[in-house]
Amino acid sequence: MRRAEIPEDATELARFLIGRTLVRERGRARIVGRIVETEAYLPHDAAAHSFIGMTPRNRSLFLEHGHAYVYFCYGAHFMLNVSAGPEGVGCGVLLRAIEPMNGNVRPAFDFARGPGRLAKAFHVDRRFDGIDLCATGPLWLGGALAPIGEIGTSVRIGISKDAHRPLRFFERGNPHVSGPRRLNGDGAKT
DNA sequence: TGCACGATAATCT
DNA sequence: GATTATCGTGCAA
Repeated sequence: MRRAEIPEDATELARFLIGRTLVRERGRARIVGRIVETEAYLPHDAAAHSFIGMTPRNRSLFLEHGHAYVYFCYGAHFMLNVSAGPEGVGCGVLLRAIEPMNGNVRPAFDFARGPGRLAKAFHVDRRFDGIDLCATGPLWLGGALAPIGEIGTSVRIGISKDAHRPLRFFERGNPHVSGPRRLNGDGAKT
């Protein structure tokens, strides 16, 4: 996907990425999946890592939109984000769940359900921090390969500050979406 | 230099 | 549903 095609605004980008694909080239192997759940982290958002200003850890969030921000959390998991906003503005989109699209084998339903499993399933670690997801390489964003269903919204998961804002987006009814059922039901607005 | 804690997930009951 | 494994980061001292 060309950078010019994707929204710069974090909230718009989070919504836009639902249904698009993430591709991981790994030698001869290729892992492809549809993004089905995202969360937006805005500039000046107390729940965002960029809130405290630019540091060595979060500097990738300040890159031009379409770059990867990968960080390590809870001593065990990597999280993959797509940076948003123009260069110098710290905001981004956390990729929370992906529906596997690899043809032949059918991976487990929870293959990439949840941000930690997602990074693991796509073999993403800190080495991918800062790479351009709009360029050809080991990890990149592709267009939608299938029709995109209705998009639901809810509050974000696992945060304590600014926890009420509806900045989580997901494809409604998709079993590969993570999170408690109450957030994914019909009550959630489109 | 120390230390509290986090945008979780596996493993229990 | 509760517990806990596990470690880098940021801030205080």
